[in-house]
Amino acid sequence: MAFGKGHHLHLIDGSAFIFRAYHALPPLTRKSDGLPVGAVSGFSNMLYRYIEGNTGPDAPTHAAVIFDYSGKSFRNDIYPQYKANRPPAPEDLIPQFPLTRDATRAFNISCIEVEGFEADDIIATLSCQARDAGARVTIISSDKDLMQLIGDGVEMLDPMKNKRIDSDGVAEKFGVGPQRVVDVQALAGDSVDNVPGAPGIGIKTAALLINEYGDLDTLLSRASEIKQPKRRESLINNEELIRISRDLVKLDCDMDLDFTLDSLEVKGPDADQLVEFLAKMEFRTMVKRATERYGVEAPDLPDASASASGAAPQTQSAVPETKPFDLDAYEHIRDMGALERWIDDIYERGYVAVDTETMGLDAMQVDLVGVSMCVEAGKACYIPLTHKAGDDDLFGGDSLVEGQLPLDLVIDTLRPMLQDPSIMKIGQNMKYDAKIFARYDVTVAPYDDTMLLSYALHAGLHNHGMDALSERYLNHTPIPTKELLGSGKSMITFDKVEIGKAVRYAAEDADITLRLWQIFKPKLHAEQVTTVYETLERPLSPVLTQMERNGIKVDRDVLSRMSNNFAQKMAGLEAEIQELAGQEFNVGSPKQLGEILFDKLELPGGKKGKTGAYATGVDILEDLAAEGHELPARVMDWRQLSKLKSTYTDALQTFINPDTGRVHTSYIQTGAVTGRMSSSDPNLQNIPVRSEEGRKIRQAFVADSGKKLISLDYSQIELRILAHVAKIDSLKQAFKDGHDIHAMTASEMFDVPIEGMDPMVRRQAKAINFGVIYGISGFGLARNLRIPRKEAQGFIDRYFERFPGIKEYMDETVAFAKEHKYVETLFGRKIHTPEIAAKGPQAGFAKRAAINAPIQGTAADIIRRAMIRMPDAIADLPAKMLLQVHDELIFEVDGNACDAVIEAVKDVMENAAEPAVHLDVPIEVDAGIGDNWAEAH
DNA sequence: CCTGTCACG
DNA sequence: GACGTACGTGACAGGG
Repeated sequence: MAFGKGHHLHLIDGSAFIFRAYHALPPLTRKSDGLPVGAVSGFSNMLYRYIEGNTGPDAPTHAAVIFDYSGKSFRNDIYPQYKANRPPAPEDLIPQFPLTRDATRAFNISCIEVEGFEADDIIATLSCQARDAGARVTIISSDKDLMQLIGDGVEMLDPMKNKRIDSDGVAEKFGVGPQRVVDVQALAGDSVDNVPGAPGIGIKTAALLINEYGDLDTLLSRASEIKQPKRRESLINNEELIRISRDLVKLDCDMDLDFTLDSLEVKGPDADQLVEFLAKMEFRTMVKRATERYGVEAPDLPDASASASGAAPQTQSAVPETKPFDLDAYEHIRDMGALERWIDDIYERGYVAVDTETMGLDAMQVDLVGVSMCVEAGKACYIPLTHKAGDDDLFGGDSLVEGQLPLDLVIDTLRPMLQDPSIMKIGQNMKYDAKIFARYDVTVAPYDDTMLLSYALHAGLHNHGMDALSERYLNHTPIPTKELLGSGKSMITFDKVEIGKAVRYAAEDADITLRLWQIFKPKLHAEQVTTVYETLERPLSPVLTQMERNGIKVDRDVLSRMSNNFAQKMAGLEAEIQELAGQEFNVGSPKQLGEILFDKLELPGGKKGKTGAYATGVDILEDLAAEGHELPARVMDWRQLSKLKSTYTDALQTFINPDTGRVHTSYIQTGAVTGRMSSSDPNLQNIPVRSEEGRKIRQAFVADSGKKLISLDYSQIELRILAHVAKIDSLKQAFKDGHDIHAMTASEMFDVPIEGMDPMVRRQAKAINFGVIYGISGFGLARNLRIPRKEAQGFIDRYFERFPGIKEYMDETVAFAKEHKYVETLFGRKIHTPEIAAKGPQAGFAKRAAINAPIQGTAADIIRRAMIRMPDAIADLPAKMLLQVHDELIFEVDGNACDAVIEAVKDVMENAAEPAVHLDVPIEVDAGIGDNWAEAH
């Protein structure tokens, strides 16, 4: 029978249940692995009681639990600040959200969430549909926003007070009937959801006004008739805001849903499924209750009495590293039967550690040699695929070794598992493996990465390479790569490794990875960095994978012409320099140069470093050149050209991928402790721009034919963050007014008007502004500005006098670091500062690093958030994201779509901090378009 | 493999 | 009173 008259639909507000469960219960964790499950437990309990309590004639025939989809809803498009002052969900609640969905399904109740919509809208749509079909509806929630739906057979049930609410109940609460609830809410606003409303008007006044004028539109059109001046002004001055508020509180009854009300029919729990879920969560009481109630067999649960009865605690899963490594126990997979058994096992467990072995380190070029997997500590395997004998046959190719499955067959067999959303893949630096697999048409997802886990947990404490992590956390030294492949000229590729050795090495890596995961994953909650890992690290990795695969086109001819040009100029300079020196020597050797300058020519200022060599850095050469010495000036010219040639125009050519004609850098997500990334092979984050000569190198980075490069960069983002975190009103105001921030600083400090300011004065203020971000010192500023140290210190003193908040911020940050041994960004990223308590010169370093890290790190977090949202934002546009340079993103775009892309990207970048963090300063992004990077920047 | 130098934000 | 200092990176050449 189709849904309609005589049916009774229950719509349960799931999110309300979760938060109530979370706050009502003490923090509870799953015994076996420490996963927080308190809210899941409370939620499950509520569902259990709900089901048990709903028997008899009034029982629902149809039911659904509705959840909020995480992230923004369409309301944020209407009003960006909507719900902006909501604090983020508690750290230990976040991992429980998906589990509450699992719980709902385990109870065999429909579980509904829709991206871009709030639970309230889904409830509204379903309740309208059911009402129109002639059925009864009960909304189980205590959220007053849902009261507008009441009437015509729709009621609410407040689960807290167990009280039914009908039209009379609504009138009691809002002073108007359900049809006018939206009008009252639009006027009164809501501080919890950040709905603005009309200032000075609350629910009581709003109801009074609506009752007098009939509805909101009439009220607004006749606002001038209101006698009380305050009310009248508030309504007239905020008409637009009130209308926006109405759009915000009005629920959407016309959503397109891809299921029918029929599908929500109540079927009653499937006992086996329910008990299995409860057992997995280790909810002993509920398992007992459910098994007894439904008469099914209880599954095995980890022994709970062990620690309670005083016996030795079980260490098996809590401390997996205590299980010794046995390299000979690893399995060599040589037939399909074994492979199928492994895949079955993986499906049963729901996760697997994976590692690839390849011909080299360039993931865009090298071929796969084998794959290793691990499902529990000590249980690992290796699937060799293309190991070769090294016995050149007549055709110059090596023959495949025995005991290997065909590569295509293995890939096709693994692909469904590697792509299965229900199987968690675990890797160490999985971006590399994902890139390898991508070349075989496998999109690995979802995945956890032990390197990223360690980074979220331990930034500042140590590096996150697998060997180091294994030593530190597993007390185990892995087989060194050198031992397997050798090094230097005689190094072999992995396909030449004898299979027996390869099994031990490769499977060991997967084993280590799995064990690290078992330690790190639960540690996220303990260290309060789950959100950092889940929102800033894990989702970024696939984005980087795609960017690296995109690559950027580089014009070899442009580079090679520049190289020749540089070579000629350098030869000329070299001759000139040796003429001046009166002898031949290697200009590129700082040691030889120092001897020429200070021993032979006896120039002043020779200082020897700890190695006994003269220092010949650019600052020293500059001093000498300033005194009129020709040779050091020419050496400076030579060095600039040498740098440009060797590092850029020569080296970049070798990175052009022969298959794609493009350069594919590799981003190291864990590259900088602050949260910044680094780029390598080649480093595309340090392509010259400051000097005229060097900037030309950017002309070699070009758009493909018919396309353009566009570059968007954050304008002074670190200074804006400083203004926000240090709460400097004058700086904030200057940014809001769009003033020249360095000129404003100069004006404050030196009491000079901004109009007609001496550029030198502005330059000094700019240097101070940057110095502040770096944890300023008189010496550093003096060196940068080339002024006496006393004078620099005077500037700093004056600066702190004018901006006392900055000094306060710096002192507070250092104090925080000393107390906690870490500092954190606005998004909760922790940067550990173990050196902060040190005595001696390191102390100064640590202090400045601690001051800088939250600022640099917050900026890094913001652009990460933008990058994570970018694939969705440009999904329907002909654009590809290619590069990130700390505060800049570079895209390649079809020529006619540049404006549309800029608009979309700008929007994402400028709002990237929201809704997690709302800055008191505007974030601004500048954009440029060109056929090459020099033009676009 | 380490150091000095220099390219970037 | 002396000492040594801007923050964060990666690549290259020279030299042991």
